[in-house]
Amino acid sequence: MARKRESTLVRRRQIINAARRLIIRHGSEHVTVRRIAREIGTSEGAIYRHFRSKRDILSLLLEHIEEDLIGDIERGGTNGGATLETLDRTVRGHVSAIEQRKGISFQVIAEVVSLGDKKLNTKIHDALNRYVGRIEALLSRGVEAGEIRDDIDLNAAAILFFGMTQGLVNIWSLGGYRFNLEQGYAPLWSIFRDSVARNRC
Amino acid sequence: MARKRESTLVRRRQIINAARRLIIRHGSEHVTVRRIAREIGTSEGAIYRHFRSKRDILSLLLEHIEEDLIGDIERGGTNGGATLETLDRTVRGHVSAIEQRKGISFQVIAEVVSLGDKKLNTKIHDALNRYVGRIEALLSRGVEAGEIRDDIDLNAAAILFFGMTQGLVNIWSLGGYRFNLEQGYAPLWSIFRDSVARNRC
DNA sequence: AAAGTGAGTAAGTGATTACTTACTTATTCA
DNA sequence: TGAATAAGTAAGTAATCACTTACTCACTTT
Repeated sequence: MARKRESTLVRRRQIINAARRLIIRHGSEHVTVRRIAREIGTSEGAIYRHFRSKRDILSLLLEHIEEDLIGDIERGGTNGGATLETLDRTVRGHVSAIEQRKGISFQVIAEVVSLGDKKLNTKIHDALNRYVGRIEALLSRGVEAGEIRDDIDLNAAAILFFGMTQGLVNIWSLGGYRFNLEQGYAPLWSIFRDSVARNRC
Repeated sequence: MARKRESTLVRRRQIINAARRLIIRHGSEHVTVRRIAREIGTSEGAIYRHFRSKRDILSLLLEHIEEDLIGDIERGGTNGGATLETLDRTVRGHVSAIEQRKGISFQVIAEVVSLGDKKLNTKIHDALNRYVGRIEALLSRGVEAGEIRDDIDLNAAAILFFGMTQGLVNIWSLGGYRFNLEQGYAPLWSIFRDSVARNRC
């Protein structure tokens, strides 16, 4: 007997959110179509009413995660100039959002990479480049505001920022989320902040 | 008909090297016992003469990778004091070794994490902490030599270094190794170096 | 020379995978 | 009202997974 119908859009969201939760809980190797179906209380076949393949599910999930990451950064940044203080605030908000999501974004990226699917890999590569690009743009506004050094390679600084964040989140999640991410992040951020800030001498 | 016999030690090394290669080529999801056997031209059952389980294979592989990473750092560091110049040289050697290994170390770590095996996860966590600890020790010698700031959180700096390296390697491998890692690393390193160096003002 | 052993093989095991098929039900709308 | 359709189900499919079994061979030891 068929249950009450659910709209396609809602279902698609439920499905990728289930995939997201499963990746966090068990790692990508354990994300199966059957488990996704169980997670939202439906059958395997029903999943295929909403997605053509498992790859399509992960592909949409990646898009949502990119929106999350970039959304964090855009939210904090006032469209005007970026002083070091607004940069501080943006990054704090970003890390806090990552902590609330339990590092989901970076984990999912790592997990999806491990599937070895070429199309998904280039999709991640592009998304990562856009993310780094946004950070670079943020720093660039800081340069215009005169609060960030203009003799620094902004792309390198943005990649450094990305790596710093991803690295700490990795250690944090590997260790079972046992320390407070924001607190653990503070000393890293202060080193980074000092290295790009203009008024150092 | 049984082939000519191979010694256990040699076989174990062949097996983990095959696993390493397969992870690089296809991602961890595609590392199967059958594929490992094919890779070294033997049968699936033969693998189980040398390892009790697939997990044991990956576990030994992780040990070798930790040796690689820490070996890089120990090699460069003269047992005496560490000036910024010796630090430069050590890091350059480290990155060059990573490049020659095609980023294998960081990739394998990410892939094995994605398996979601708890025992392997804590093993990686411990190995990563030891690696970061070695970097911290290296920086600490720089402080003693008076070339690195003594008002800096060395653990944070070490984690920052790890994240920076891992992040760039990830982007590098996701993009299909299309740029020169050492060259891409230089501007990141110069930002990091400046931020921990003493003579900044 | 006989017995033992370590490394190998081929052919399984049941479990699980992504995905399909044939069919049913609930809702919408002409 | 009744046909069309979107969303669901149960039960399949062939392929693949880690791992096992029964057996063979080459070599060493006694």
